[in-house]
Amino acid sequence: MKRISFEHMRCSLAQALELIGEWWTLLIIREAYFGTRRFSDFQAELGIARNVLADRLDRLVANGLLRKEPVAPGARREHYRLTERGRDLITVVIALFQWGDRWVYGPEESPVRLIDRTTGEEIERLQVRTHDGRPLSLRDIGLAPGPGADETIRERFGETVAEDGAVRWRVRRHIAA
Amino acid sequence: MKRISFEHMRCSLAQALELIGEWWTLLIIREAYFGTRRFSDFQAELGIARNVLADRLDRLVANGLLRKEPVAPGARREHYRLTERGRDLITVVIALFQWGDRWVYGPEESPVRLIDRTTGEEIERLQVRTHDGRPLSLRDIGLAPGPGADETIRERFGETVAEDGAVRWRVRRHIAA
DNA sequence: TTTAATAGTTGCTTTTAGAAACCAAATATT
DNA sequence: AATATTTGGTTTCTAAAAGCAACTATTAAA
Repeated sequence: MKRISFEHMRCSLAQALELIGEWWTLLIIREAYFGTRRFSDFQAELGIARNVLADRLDRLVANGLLRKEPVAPGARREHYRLTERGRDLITVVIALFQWGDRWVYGPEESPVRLIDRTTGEEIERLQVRTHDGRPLSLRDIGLAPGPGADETIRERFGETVAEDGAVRWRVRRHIAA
Repeated sequence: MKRISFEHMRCSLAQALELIGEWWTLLIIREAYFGTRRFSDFQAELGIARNVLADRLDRLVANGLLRKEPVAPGARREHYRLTERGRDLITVVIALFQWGDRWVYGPEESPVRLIDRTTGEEIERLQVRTHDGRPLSLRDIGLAPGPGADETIRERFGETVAEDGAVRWRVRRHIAA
């Protein structure tokens, strides 16, 4: 299938998906988190076709989520390690993980637990919070145009002008009622 | 392409991706968050091919992330609304959003801001926390087999038996060093 | 009553994923 | 040093998705 790229969309979500939204990509990242580094190990653990794996790894390296480095100092052979950029996907991975855990398996069927290594306790579910750390309910999450908003985006938020002449944007509620 | 399903994998992440990991799906969810409900509006906003949109919407309804309901009480025509299950993807969407915001645009180029509607302040970045709410560093996140672990999973965590005969599992660090 | 909009479907093309076979380089074995 | 094996791919082929445009049936608007 000729597939449309999301690159032209001015949306952080679309950009993220452009880099990690392909089939297999996030499972490769998961596998890297798990400690897998070598081509054959990714292949064997995931059961992915070798040509597809090669393509995904290339792309992840090109996009700076993985980097290739010698398996040992001075060795010829190389393997794949997460970069800072790749490691920062942890919240994405955990968010998906917790969602699947909750809505596909229940708590009694969860195959893997995410724990605090120092206590062994399960970690908390990810929560949306205000800038000062208070949990924020869905209804109170809003959207507003950012500094990089283009015309299309600003159009979706209506412009309003206050009495003092300052430009405001109508805040859109996240989640339609 | 004949595409392998992730359904057989005993992994919450794989299950989540099976339901929302296809091309376009998460952008459709985003659009639904934004308030879009009708077929043509999804199509026009996203620029997705109509047959693909039809397929995705069907699948999302079948999987209980969206539901079809009359556009108005008593009306013939129907549109699509998020279910509880779909709305609970908010952390996934925000995690991806924040990642893209950080690593593709910078703070100065962000097209859309996520805010607390009551104060107008930007929301906090999602953070991994312990069960009692303290922020948890990457290095302290661990994995252990859950109640629904199968043989393959348990194999990846080595089994250890304590003096009292109780079975323990070696905790695996998330993120290889 | 006619027109227009909506919500798809159909058929065709292009691209991607999967499978298997193949191959060169690096490493391990004798 | 010669041989075997493992590793990290590439190539070729097939089948299924995604894109595109044209078409259609139903609902709503004028």
